Amino acid sequence: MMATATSAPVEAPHRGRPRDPSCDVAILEATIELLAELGYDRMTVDAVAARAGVSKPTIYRRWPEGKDELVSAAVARCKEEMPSIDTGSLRGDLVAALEHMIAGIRENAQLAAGLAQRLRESPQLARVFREEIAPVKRALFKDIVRRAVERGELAAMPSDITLLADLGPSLIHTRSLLMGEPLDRRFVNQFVDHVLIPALKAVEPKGASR
Amino acid sequence: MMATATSAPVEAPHRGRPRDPSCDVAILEATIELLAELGYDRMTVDAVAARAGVSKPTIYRRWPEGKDELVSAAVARCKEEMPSIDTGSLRGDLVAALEHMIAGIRENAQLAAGLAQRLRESPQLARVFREEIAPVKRALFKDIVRRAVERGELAAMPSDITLLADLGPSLIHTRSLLMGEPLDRRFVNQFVDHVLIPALKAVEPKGASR
DNA sequence: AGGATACGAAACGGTGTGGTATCGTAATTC
DNA sequence: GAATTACGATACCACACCGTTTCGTATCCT
Repeated sequence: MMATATSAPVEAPHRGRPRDPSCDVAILEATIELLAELGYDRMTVDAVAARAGVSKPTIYRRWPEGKDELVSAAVARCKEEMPSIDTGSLRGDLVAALEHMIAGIRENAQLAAGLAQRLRESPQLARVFREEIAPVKRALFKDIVRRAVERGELAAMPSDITLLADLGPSLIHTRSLLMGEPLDRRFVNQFVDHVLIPALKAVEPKGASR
Repeated sequence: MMATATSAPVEAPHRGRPRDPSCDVAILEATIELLAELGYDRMTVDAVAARAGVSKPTIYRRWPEGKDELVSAAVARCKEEMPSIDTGSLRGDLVAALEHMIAGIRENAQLAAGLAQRLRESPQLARVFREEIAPVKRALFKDIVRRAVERGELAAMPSDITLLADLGPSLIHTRSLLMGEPLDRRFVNQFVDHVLIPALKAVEPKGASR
């Protein structure tokens, strides 16, 4: 059991010509690209083969289960590494983190769009998304806030830090996906100054409440 | 020109047997249902016909342009009416509005998921979403804030009210769509108390900034 | 060297889908 | 009553896709 899509395809025997590892990465990268461009349903295995410069049997030799496993493997390969952000101030860190996310949103947003309905149907894919992709951004945000607390910029860590961490990615996804609204510097500034920082500073308000 | 998908199908001549209007609504409702269940690509015209209790030519007689126009017409029919919310307090209104949205999210989230990638490819569909669906929620939020200002609960309308209005729907969509996280009362309370209200009260901070 | 395996190219079968056409029947106008 | 149009049922065509097979060649282990 538990033979779900790891990044390693079906293992090859130890005799005869070994598999070309460059084929693996070419296939998975082509899969991600086409997934983002066309979505799950409109992505065809033939197109993946063509773009990867690989023949179709080469793909099915590695993922005999077919399209589903191929897509899961490709998505699992997408864990983006967490960038190290440290500008010295809370506001600077938040702005930098958001701009970093916006810079990389083009592909990721389209990817999410192409996979959105599949997430409801494939628990395996949902697990990959939930356990591999989402925690990275949350960890980055937590780190920024933690350092701000250590510097004394904030009184304490909010108890619902996860909710706050989701705000940015959530807004960015929605704006770039559903409605085609701009993700410019003005948006980042407004969001940081009028939403994130007020929410963060609202923890244990020392002044009068209400 | 400008003959884009209105809710009225192709007009019938005035002689002979008139079209059955009940067929129109049956077709559009079946389209919405299947769209939410399967997404754009996996939804077939045959399935729509079957669920609507209608034959396929009956569909193509109304939307000769095919699937695209049919989907656009079905989505355009989905303007939800704005509920009238007035609990007397800002916090009560916000909680009520969010819970109303969460209650209706099941179908809408799946619908959005099924259409997400199509929104990038069909400007017509994107327009419907941007001009018919989104403004409703924003107007509701603006109304709530406006009344809070009139009651004196808030100092002034925030300048970036649209950004704030998008926060809730955005979070709800993301949580129910990408990651399967709970949308319970605890979530609503945390969001309202620790994000929305602090952001709203941060307008024109009279105390010390920074 | 020899056996075993991977590779590319190409073709194939089966299935599902979009969209059209045919035919007989029902409903409405002139 | 006659012409006209909508409706259901069914069949149909063309196409695209998935997954498999075949074949000749290239590459590696023993």
